[in-house]
Amino acid sequence: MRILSSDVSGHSGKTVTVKGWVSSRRDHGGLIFIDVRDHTGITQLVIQPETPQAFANAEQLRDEFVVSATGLVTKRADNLVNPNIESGSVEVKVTELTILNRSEALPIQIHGDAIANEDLRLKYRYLDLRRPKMQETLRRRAAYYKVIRDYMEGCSFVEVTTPILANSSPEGARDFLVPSRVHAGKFYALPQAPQQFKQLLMVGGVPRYYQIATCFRDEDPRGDRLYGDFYQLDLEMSFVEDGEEVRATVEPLIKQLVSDFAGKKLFNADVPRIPFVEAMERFGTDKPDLRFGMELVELSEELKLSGFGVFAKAIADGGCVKAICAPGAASLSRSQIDSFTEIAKSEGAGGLAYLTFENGEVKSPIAKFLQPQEIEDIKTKTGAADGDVVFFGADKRMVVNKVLGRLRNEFAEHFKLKDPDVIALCWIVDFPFYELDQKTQKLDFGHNPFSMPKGGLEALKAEDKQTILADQYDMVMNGYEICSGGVRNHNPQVLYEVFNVLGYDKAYVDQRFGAMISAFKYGAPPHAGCAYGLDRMFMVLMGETNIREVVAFPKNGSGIDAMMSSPSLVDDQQLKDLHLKLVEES
RNA sequence: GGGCUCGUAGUGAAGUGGUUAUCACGCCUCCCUGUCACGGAGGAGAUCGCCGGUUCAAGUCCGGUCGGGCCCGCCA
Repeated sequence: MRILSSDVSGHSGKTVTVKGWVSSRRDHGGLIFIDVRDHTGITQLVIQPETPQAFANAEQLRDEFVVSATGLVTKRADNLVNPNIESGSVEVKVTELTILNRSEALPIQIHGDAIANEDLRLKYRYLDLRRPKMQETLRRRAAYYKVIRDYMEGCSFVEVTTPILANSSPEGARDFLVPSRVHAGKFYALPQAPQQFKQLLMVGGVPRYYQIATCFRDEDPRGDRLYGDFYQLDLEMSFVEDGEEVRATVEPLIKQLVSDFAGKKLFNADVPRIPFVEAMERFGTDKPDLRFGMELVELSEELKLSGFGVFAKAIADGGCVKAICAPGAASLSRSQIDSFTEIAKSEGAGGLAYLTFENGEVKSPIAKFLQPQEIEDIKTKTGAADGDVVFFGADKRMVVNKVLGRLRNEFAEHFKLKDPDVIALCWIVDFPFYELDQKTQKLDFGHNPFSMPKGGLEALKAEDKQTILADQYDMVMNGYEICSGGVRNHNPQVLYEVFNVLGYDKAYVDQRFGAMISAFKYGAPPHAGCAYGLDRMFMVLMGETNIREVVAFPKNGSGIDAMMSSPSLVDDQQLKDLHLKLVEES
């Protein structure tokens, strides 16, 4: 009977067959031990000269040979038990050993501490996946999907798959285009998200839709962002006019994933809803990590007349002065502070002013410019204690928030304030509908144009368009944006007006979003939904910081699949069939 | 597109401008009946990513280039 490694110890006294890869061979000359590994663990085989055929085969074995071994499961003597492996109390006395396949010497090591570079691991991913940690990840991911599906089905969501061959969308990320053979000169595009399809499902009378959807974006990757394709839990609910209904529907699933699935501690049982503006002011980012404090503190009022020109000028110019207090940062060396200064500069700061509170004294290059009362105010408002350092940002409000937000994160990293066993969730709500493009200084959509402006048609008449809020919400997990959603704009009149504010006429909207706009003319129910980035959320739940660690076959940072060598050239006939010609770039 | 950073036997690492480039794992040969990442003896394996420069002398310094990683831009 063939059994898995994890079952061997339960078959003591029986004859069994185990199959797997040779993990280790210990040849004592007249006695050979083989560690055979399958996805459940390791079993020790013992091969003795009394079984000459098996012994002869065992002598040939090398790492990663594929074997089938039959023998008697035998209890080990007490002093021979190996507590490091699950089957360590027994071993298999082999009577029959078959070499199912051989292996050349490996290009990367599978067991041991020396894990190869990522590019080699990706090139030989099929070997890398044999490592127990990767095996565990794949299985955990399958379990994760099951929890999600069970929950969604339990909430009466219906899974509908939407087309992979879709249309290029004018807004958003770069598309992957697929040339049409039948229709010369025309192209499909791989969907960046099933956004339009799911909204059309609402019009189509599916009240609760969900899908574990493959999404495609041709944008440069990051540590938390895959190149090419990735997976979303996409969902939409009709007859919903309040985003809170969506948030309340999915929140229990995420909490369940945090506690039951990942076994992590939930930082806040009540997931806070934080308006975008508040998040920017308190944390300097719209994806705050709530596991630690160090919130940004406004000091503009206290320092508007400061003798330190940088502060006074920033405020006089319509900017602000804010600070964060880094607990225990007095221990930072000069060069460490310099490297934080570099980070601040990279985010647009002119420099990084700071006050060190140490041994009852204030030490700082700028202390001589500050009045005792100002220092007292800074201490009070930031709550700085002995041993702390207060860092300042003085500039335009946006720059200050960005700089201090980044520093807050860097300090938390440096002082190890990010508890890996804790997951902090929050919803960011009330995003601005329109934002000023920093480069062109022109008004543009803040997030996506399909969400409902809060207050509807009336709100769009606002004098200052930047005050208009979108009924849009993101969920943030430990500083990562894991979900984005909104109450959709299902009213053609409002949709036209949303674009009209930016100067786009009706024809423009009709041309680009024709299917959706005409569908909305035939009784579209109000609807709302959201989409979770499943790869990224899984990464955070697993405590990883590199998203490729949780994906079986990811592309590298250049969008290359090193294992399959894709993308690759195609032959001329294929191009011809697709009515394509390669052009030399000038 | 931009910034930072890394590139040394199959793998992971060490390597003050100065002898024949070091170590561990892996690989090959031999020995070994209780090991468990077995042990012992021996051996092979590197144009130090590539090109150029400085120097009496370059793995080491400089310039360029290619490749990986992180970040910015980008990701409605």
